[in-house]
Amino acid sequence: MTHLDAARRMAAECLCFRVRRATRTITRLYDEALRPLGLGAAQLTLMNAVAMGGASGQTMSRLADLLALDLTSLSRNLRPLEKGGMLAIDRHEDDRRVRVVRLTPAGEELLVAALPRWTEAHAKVTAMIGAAEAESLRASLDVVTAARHRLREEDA
Amino acid sequence: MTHLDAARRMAAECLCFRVRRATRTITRLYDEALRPLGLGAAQLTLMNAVAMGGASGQTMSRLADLLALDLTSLSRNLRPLEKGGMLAIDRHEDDRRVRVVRLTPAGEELLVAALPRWTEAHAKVTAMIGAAEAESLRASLDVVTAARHRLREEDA
DNA sequence: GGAAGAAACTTGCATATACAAGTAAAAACA
DNA sequence: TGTTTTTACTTGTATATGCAAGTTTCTTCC
Repeated sequence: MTHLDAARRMAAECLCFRVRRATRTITRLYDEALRPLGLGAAQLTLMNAVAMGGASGQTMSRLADLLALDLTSLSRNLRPLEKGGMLAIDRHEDDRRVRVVRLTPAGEELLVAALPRWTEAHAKVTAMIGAAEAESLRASLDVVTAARHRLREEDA
Repeated sequence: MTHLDAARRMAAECLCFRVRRATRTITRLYDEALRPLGLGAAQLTLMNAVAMGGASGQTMSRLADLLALDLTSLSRNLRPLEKGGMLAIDRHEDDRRVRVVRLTPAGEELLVAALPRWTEAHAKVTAMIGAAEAESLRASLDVVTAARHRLREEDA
């Protein structure tokens, strides 16, 4: 087994490599579309996850789970949006360990303003790989997330 | 159109969100398997791309293209591996703008040592989502990369 | 009710990623 | 041949990501 054999095998099969590469490609398209808003794809995703909590907001743990994001990463990713006035982070009334994240009115406006840009990026990716492939990709990615949750519950 | 409508739509359909989330999930599994080697998934991927250049090495531009990675990101990602003695970066003899990246003997050894760990992580992901889904995911991700290259060539 | 343990985050540190702007070397061209 | 342009990469700055370790607050169990 030479290092070249190892390299060929990994290059041919590695899912981690492929998903990371595709993420860079796709993220760039979204970033580009969102640039006029001064918002990155990761930030829009985060705001969106916050928005899904509605008026009662989301706890950080819940956001981390929704995004499959480490709590420490989440903690820092919130900062730029908080400083930009898009998010408000308060302590929970009943349990002061918990932080509750909500969109501010400015955040709600930005999310609405982002929708056409998001639609544009989504259409670009769909056109790039074809609608059927986009659907197949979406389904496969959701299987990864579902499997992650299943394993989580088995551990617990 | 309220912000909640926008949020629901993006949460239900966004490919960027999904591919980023899946990348985090999958990368964590690979990182975990590779930890005993002191190597991250991104680093293994990078070493592997370098290895594919064989004895003549790879230029940075070529690596950036293979990995769909910005040249500036690549430039910095090489540093830890270079400092760790796994890579050597030299100027090209005929064109002194170009840098040629090669594995050192230590790098070749590490790559061989990484293969069982990589296999383990690959098996874990495959078991998690099923072999058929893994293959479907791999195929979809490759379509993204192929489409990116197609668009590149159309521009040129 | 006080101590031990658990839960929910934050901070320190390191790598990963990319845009804008800078540098150096080769190629094109006047 | 000398200037201009292009190419290949680096640096400055900012966000993204996660592990280890720390802090605060709640819960549990004597």
